[in-house]
Amino acid sequence: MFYITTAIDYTNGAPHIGHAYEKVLADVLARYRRLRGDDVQFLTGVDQHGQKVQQTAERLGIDPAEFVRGITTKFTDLWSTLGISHDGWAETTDPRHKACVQAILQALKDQGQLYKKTHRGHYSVRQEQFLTDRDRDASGAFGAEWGEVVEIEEENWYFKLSEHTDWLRGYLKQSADAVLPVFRKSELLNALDRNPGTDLCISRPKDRLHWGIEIPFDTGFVTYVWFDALINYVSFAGFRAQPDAGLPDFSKLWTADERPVHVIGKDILVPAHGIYWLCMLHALGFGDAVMPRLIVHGWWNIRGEKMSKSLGNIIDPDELAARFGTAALRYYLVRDIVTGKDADFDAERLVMLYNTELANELGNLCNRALNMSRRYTGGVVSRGGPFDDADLALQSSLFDSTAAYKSAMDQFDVAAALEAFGSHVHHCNVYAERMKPWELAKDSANQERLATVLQHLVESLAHAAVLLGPVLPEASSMIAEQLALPQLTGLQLPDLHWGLVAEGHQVGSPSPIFPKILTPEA
RNA sequence: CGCGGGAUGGAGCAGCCAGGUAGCUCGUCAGGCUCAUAACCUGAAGGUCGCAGGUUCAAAUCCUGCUCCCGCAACCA
Repeated sequence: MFYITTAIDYTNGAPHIGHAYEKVLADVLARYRRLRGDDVQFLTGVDQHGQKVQQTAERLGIDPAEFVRGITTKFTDLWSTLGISHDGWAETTDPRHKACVQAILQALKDQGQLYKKTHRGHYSVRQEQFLTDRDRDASGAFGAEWGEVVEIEEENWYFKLSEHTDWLRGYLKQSADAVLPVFRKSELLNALDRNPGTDLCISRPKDRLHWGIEIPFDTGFVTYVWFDALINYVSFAGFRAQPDAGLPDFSKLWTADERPVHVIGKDILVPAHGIYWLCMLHALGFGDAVMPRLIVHGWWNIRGEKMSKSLGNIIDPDELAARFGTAALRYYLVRDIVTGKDADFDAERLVMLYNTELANELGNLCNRALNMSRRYTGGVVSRGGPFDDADLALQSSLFDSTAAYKSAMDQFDVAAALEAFGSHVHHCNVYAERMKPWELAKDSANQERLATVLQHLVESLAHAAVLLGPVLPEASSMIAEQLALPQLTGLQLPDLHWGLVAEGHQVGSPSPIFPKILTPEA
């Protein structure tokens, strides 16, 4: 079983392009693994608890539960628009999650992994948070933005993180695939080495934060983000769940055989996932062999700048989908960025990549191949005569590009996979130019040869429809339909072989699958 | 001496971990084709891979130093 998750999004504001990217990336990987023939469990969801949500809801004068329901709908609507094919949905307010969190807290308490301690520090009454030296301004004082700052002390629960960091360091050093890309691992190791082992505060007194999960053995407190949000990866995987909870069978899903994959952004690797989460799992008795793998993706920047509310340069994925279509958006989000690196978001590039690679190269290939088949052979596909060198070269191009696609996808490099895919599409267009079926059609003596050429194009398109599935499921179905081979969408990688299109098969008629995006003259 | 990333033809990027004639997309110029969504194909111009050293038969790729740009700075309880 291939278990893949994304970070769960915080329901304090509307989704932006970064949220969309992460889900599309995970979705493409999940769909690819299904295509490979694997059993897949794909989990995504929302993190609904916490101070910010509590504050925003209070400001709006509504119940936090109601507030998060509204934001949650924005996310679920967007995932539906974008065709995200998650099998599981995580909401931290789900009672099943709450039960799991409390069971884990209790278990760790019983093992002596949690303790209570008093902390004294500067506290901003307005912001309702403790301040650190980093919050001081240049003169060393706490600025006016914090309002009244008082020194108070507060009791809280702590997790003995420091007891696990030596293990973590060793685990990271010996594991080749704990963190991808590799440079992120060294960043993580540096962060570990740089800091003396300290423990992790995991609670908030209820008078400060009530919108969370109660600590089961000390009801004056709720658990803070780490022991709430991070646990979604196991709680919604059925960890310590009741058999009738409607959750997956954890033992099948979380295995050493195929370790879970967490797709996360670079901002939450250190410390949340790379340190806290792995140590939490270790404390719960998870061994090295079942530690999740972390796929750390980069960010979409806007003209070289970080996307942020203060800069007012937030990109709204709903708007993009409405303007350019979901196919163009999904394609762009995984095509124009190398998994792990940052990229610059540029709507012009989105249009350019869609128009050239999808509309012109693939869409047009589809159109010309089907059109010629209809015109010259009545739409009937036939193997024709013997294969010549050009035919064999096309077949090996298909074989090679499929292999390259697979290998790139296996390494989570969707952009490279699409490049490999595109190389065969290009080969087909070149083949069509060289073979000139429109010339062959002028003389009936070439009937056999003409059939062979068109068959190669149609067969290639059948493969293309299958390979395109993970990235553009709808376009994949449309190609299959126009080929009059709807069963293609049910095929898996092992089913791919030369001869998907049966001798004598009758193809359907073409119609543009990727209508060109026309942009108004700048 | 905080950490990490980046600097590659006009633009945007890949390659670097596992050294061996510098690759992709767009753009530009010229040509071809006409089945097709004014799509497709071919050819050309354009880079001594940030700078300076070093290792090597050989460096964009490894090592050292430097410059500039970006992000982060876990204990925020």
